[in-house]
Amino acid sequence: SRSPTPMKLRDAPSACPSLWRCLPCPPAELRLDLVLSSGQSFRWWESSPGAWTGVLGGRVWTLRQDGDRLWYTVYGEEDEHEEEQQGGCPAKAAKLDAAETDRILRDYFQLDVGLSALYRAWGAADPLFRKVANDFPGVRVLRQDPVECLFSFICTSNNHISRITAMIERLCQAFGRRLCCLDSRPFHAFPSLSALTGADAEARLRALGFGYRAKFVSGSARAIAEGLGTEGLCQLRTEPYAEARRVLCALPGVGAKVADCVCLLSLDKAEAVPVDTHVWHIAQQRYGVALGGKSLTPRAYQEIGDFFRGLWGPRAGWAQAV
DNA sequence: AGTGGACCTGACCTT
DNA sequence: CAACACAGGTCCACA
Repeated sequence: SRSPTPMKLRDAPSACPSLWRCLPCPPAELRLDLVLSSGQSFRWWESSPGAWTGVLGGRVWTLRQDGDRLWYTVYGEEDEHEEEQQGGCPAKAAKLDAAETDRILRDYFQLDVGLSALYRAWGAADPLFRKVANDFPGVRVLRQDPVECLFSFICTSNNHISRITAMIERLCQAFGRRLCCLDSRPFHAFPSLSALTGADAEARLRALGFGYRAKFVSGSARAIAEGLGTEGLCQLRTEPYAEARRVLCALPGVGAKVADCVCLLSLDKAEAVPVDTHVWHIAQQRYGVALGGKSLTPRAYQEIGDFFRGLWGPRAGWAQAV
């Protein structure tokens, strides 16, 4: 096949407006910079000031916010399925149509959930929230792919953001389908479950610097592949929070905190409150949650979650993200 | 049941 | 400058 002209990163609609589309979206409803850099997803990168490039739904996107509009552009595949002529119009097959990309983005950012009303309710119930909310408007929970979310958060245990990001980048590069090159930088999809079930997966992950998490990632991939499957994992979206949590916690490397992250960020469990060491300290110092232990015991974990659910209500996880 | 250690790694901050 | 503690936890082995 012919060698395609190298694609370039796009940073703003002005240069080539026909490649961009936009959705109505005021800053009070979404602050792209806060949401994409807050550690919910590790796959977005500020490619130029105000422009965020990343992989979503098997495509590479650049997003930019300008006033009340959310602008986006989607990059084509490296090989736009040149051989694939069966099944009708090639142009249609090669390119997602506008309605579809709009839908993907609206779904990912859950734009049908009105954030300003939620902020008002949380603020009314909690003066401390009001204070923080002032400086951090437009922070909402992403609706991520369950497989990506699960394996990403397995990598977060006892780890820090900079290393997590680098690990996941290497994971995608080594196990994920290559999508395209932008400014000669390759972009890869997040690996499918089956890509992680190989016999040598653990060793390869070790070589990529995953440490003891290599066993967790490959072990969880195996367990899901032999159990509920990718479909079953996704179907946890329709199960109750407690059930989803129970299933996730049975996987190696998945404890209460990681399970809650996956529940909140990919399985539609808005009441899930992931309690990390930071949240634990906040709960004690700022909210005076009285808990005996010097460490975050399972009981303390449960009580802190219950406390915030009591304070903020059924979307406590969303409030926590702020 | 509930608690203390070990666990991979490496950018970053104190000694 | 090198050692070090530390970082968005989890698992396992013992009271």
